[in-house]
Amino acid sequence: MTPSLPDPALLLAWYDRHRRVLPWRGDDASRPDPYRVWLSEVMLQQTTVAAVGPRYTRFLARFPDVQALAAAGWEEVAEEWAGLGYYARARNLHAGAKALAAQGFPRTVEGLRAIPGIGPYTASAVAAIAFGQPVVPADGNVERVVARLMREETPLPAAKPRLTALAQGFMAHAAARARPSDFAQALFDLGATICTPRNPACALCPFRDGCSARAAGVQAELPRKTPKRARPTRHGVHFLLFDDAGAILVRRRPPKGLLGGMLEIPGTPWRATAWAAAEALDHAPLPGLAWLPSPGEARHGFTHFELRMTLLTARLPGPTEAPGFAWMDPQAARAAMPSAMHRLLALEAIG
DNA sequence: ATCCAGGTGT
DNA sequence: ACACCTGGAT
Repeated sequence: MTPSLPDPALLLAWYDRHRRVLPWRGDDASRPDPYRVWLSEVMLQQTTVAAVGPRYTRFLARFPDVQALAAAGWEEVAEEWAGLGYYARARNLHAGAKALAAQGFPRTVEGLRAIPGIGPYTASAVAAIAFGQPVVPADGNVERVVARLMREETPLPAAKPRLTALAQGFMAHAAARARPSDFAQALFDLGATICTPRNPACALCPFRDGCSARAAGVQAELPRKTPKRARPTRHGVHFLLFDDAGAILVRRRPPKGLLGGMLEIPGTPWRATAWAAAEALDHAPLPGLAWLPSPGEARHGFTHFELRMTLLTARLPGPTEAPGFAWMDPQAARAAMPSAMHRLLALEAIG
């Protein structure tokens, strides 16, 4: 006997009492601004609510609407996104703003789906939250809630299409269709505060009596996931070069791929084997300098490999041309760099 | 120190 | 199927 979804009215009643106050949520019944919903959803794809809060506010202050973001240069957007990770999203956000500024905000899932960086989830989230369309956006939280309610034992990601379709089943109920925006956000709040990955607070859950996983006592084990492969290690040597005025030499990475479009400290390629000193020096930004090693190693975990970096530092006696590179104030450079480079620069403070 | 979550593009 | 980053939990 397959379980059925519980009554969405139970969740909406809970939401009306317990909804979280968040910077991107209006405090009245007015329809949220689509730009703000879109921006918050893209940031929340990769970052916790707590971390997004101040960054969202800062981003919105600098780029208050689609037109402002579309008119900005990539360097400004990169600086504002630095440290948030998954930089393809910043590139897509910028490209998306240009498309939206030209054509306006589509109101449907299909129209939104055509905007760069808007996939199935974000299209549904914006359509439901900003435009009140009767769709249920299925992010990781919603997948977890539905996997438990319906006791879906198939591991993710194989179960994802089924869980997405099951979640949409809530819209068969009139209570959910009456409030798609609130319903979507109610599912997010439930997943974030009650139906958590570990130790779900079932006693407080508005769906506690309709949850198939809880009835079977397996709620903490769902959703199951296929195990991931081990991450290999890669090695790099980086070159921190100061000029006589205290500026440092930086380079912008190629526009696509790992840390695409972001500033970095110049270095060797990142490869599986460690670098011998002489071999690494072939990749120094300028030849013939006296490079001083910092003690220790900076580690940074990417999705599919762990990076171990060492740092060499040198100082130039005067201004020097370095084609393909730029000189920057160290503080400004740091602010515009991804976290991997912060780890690297921390070695110099010690050395 | 180690583990883990999390949407989109290709 | 795999590339893509970071911060929070343990």
